[in-house]
Amino acid sequence: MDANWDDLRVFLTLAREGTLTTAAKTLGVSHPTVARRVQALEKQIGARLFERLPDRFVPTSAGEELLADTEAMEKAAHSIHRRSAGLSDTVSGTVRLSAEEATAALIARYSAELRSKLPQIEFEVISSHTLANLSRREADLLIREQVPELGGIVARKLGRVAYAIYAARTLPVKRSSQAALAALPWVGFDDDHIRMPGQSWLLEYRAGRRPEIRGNNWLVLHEATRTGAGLAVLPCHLGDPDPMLRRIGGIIPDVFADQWLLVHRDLRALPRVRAVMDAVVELFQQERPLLEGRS
Amino acid sequence: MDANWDDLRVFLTLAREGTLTTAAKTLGVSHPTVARRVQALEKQIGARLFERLPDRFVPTSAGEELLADTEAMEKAAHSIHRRSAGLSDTVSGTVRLSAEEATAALIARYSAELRSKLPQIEFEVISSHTLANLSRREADLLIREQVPELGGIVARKLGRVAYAIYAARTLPVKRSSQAALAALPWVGFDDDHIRMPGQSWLLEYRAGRRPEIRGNNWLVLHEATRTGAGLAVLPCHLGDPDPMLRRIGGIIPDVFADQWLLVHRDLRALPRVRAVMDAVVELFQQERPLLEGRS
DNA sequence: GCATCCATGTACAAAAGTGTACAGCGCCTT
DNA sequence: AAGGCGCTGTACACTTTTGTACATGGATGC
Repeated sequence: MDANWDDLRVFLTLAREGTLTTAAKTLGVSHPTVARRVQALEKQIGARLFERLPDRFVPTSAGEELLADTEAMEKAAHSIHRRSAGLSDTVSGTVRLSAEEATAALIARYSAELRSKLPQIEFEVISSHTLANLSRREADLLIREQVPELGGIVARKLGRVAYAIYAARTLPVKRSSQAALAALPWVGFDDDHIRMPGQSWLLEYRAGRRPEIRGNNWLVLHEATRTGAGLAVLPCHLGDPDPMLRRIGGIIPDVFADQWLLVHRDLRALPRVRAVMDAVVELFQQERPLLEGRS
Repeated sequence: MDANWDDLRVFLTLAREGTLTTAAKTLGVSHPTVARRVQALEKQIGARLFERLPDRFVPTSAGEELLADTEAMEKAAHSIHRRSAGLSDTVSGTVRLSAEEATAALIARYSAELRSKLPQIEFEVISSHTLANLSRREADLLIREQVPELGGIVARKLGRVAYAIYAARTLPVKRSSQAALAALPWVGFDDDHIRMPGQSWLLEYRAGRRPEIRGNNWLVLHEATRTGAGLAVLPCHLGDPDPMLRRIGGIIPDVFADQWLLVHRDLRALPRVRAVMDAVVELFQQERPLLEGRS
């Protein structure tokens, strides 16, 4: 007959902690319970797993031998635990949302408002230039510019983000010709992020000249621009609310980013995921003018 | 809080068996217990893991999702179970002994006698041309011709196996010159097993001519020889007791195989391993004349 | 149609496990 | 030296889990 799997969990904790009292605290049981369950396991296995010293328990060589497999069980149990967090069908729990950096900043700006609407939900915003994987539960919800071809993904259109040229109000920029503007110093993404919105547009605008100040995220670009390092193409929802920035010209018609909310079909029915989806959709409706540069 | 690991074991069995009653039988508990423990797990996880039909349980998609990790836990638990069989410090249990084929046959010949001496022990004889690995618990005991350099291995000398030329009694062989004998048909190992005892000796004896009948184990060689296919170099303990065989000449002084009993130091203290060791040592003492070709 | 078998579900008594409180030992600090 | 702290071990009362017996429903065979 197999050993009680749960007693193996106790064994592993005691081997790690070294004393009954600390292991009991970690496991949330009493210390005699730890002792008894280890004793039951020793009886089941037929070997002594610990030497009992006056002030601690030390694994025997037999005990040492079982550790690796028990740790493998723990690893799998942790995976189950993580997955089960996504299976819970209550309103409470964590919802993890992954979005491109500027959009993540927008969501984060309203996270207090989301939290007051959905107080039982813990909310995690992951900003990333790379695609989180819904199938692998790296995130519960994604906001992306395109709908992936993968089966099982459900998409809702949130709206469109517009972009414009921005400069610090303290930077002396005259409304002049394209050539004159292009000759000024600029702030943009580095070569590795040339595919970010507006960067290929800027390269063409400046006849192939790269921005003088380059960074790898919107925060860097935003900070450099608002402190006068140069001009930059920024999303309107980032530039317009900042009193230190002003637009140079109107929105750029050729530079935009559609926003789609993606969810795995299996998760859509979960109350907490649906609640967050609805709240995000409502937020984007409410902020539509800001997103489109019409505020 | 983590799920009860042992409830995951119940979940896995029910998912496999499909009904409470068969799962209960497999687990050795009552069917209401299976139902209750799965229910407790569902409460812990926060999701329904089974659809309950009138005649069976069917995993939900949530349940399906947890199966792979639970199977990983099972695999690790089985490994623990196998290892624990080697840790048990009682006299009862299985002892696995690995030996070269002819020696394994000798041991097997006396396994009934060993069993009557050690009735609580289950005895496994593994015959193999390759080295079982003591460190990896592929065997508890090894009989080999050499003592490996590895640390942690304890060796006891069992004795020496002698070899001689044998032919079927029905085969007309005269006691004649080496050249005349060499010209007769022979039975031996194939090229892949040239390192087996006596094979290089035979190749030299026949001036480089390979045996006409070739096999890859002693059983083949023994059977072919005793039924008249040709002459063969066989261990004396295999050839002498067979009434259908006779020796051609005496033992071959240059062909022999020392026998060492090897055990990992950690296992030597186990009562059942020690019991089998002692019994094997005694057997080899008792059978020494047969082994050395002096019976 | 009736009897039988097999399934899940339920309730109660019995068995097993757990927590609480205390004892004994060793170590450290005042 | 005395007191405090932390450890393991033990015993008893309490709590939880389990097995047994029964009920209900559905399917199958005669």
